[in-house]
Amino acid sequence: MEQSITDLCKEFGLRLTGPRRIIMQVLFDSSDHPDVVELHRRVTAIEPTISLATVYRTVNLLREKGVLERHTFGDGRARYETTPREHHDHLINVETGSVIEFQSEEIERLQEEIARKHGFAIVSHKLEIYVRPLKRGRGRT
Amino acid sequence: MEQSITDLCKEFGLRLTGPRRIIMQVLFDSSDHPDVVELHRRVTAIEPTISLATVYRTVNLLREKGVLERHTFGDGRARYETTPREHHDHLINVETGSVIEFQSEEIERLQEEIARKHGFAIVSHKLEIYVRPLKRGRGRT
DNA sequence: TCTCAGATGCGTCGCATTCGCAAAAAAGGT
DNA sequence: ACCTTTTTTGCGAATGCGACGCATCTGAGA
Repeated sequence: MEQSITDLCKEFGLRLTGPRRIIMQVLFDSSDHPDVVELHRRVTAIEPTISLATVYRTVNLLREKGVLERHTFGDGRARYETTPREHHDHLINVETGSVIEFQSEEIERLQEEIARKHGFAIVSHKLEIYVRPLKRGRGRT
Repeated sequence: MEQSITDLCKEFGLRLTGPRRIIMQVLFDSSDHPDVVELHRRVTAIEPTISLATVYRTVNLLREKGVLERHTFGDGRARYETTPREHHDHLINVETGSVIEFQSEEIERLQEEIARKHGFAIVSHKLEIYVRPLKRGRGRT
């Protein structure tokens, strides 16, 4: 993991600095979809002097390089995850805010088809399904 | 149309005020997906004294009531459309920012299936396909 | 070790949106 | 129409997220 951080920086011509190492470490250790403030919390737990601005700059850099993906899940602020090797979309539990990943070849295929029918090629896409548990204690609207 | 605005206000217990009437008029007359500033432009073309805050308050109110839908299409600001009677999703042309609506029963069905498999019921969902025009050797551009 | 482009921290700025408050205006009863 | 009550409005200030400018610091190659 240390090694891959070193390699990534080398590959993209980025300096392997202290803050950057820690931020990347935190990113790669996170399996959820933290926002920048949460990342900053995790980072400053390790090294308290790292500024929020640096976290912003780092996630932007890594996103440009394709290392991270950014999502927005309705709540206005951006959340990040390391780019998965297989594309997936998200189920968002509206009661807890937790995110579940899923894949559907079929939906992907249909999207392609729709875009093509309209004379377009897909650049990217975003499918978010906001859900609530199926239990009997159904909530109000 | 005047009538339906009156009815809507009555139905939701909202006062039918001057600004509100004009803002709703503009909303119902818009077939695109304007953002709040654009709405304010259209509204103040009719009645220049209406403030931006009132437009914000009105769209929020109407969204809570289910009269409007809000979208975010990546660019940071919210855009609105009157709730369509038939649900549709969006193709966003990344080169022009223009939005095309589409429907796919099939995708809807697959989403239901996925949610159910994970033990959830769908509250809402959002599918945005970011596209660019297909280049072709000849024919229209 | 020296050098210097790249990186950082801090403070500030910008944009979209929300809030607080006093004044204005709508619905309801008389 | 007039008063009363409650909602709405306009204004300006405040928020929140994110980006930026700049002086300072630092990693890594010579």
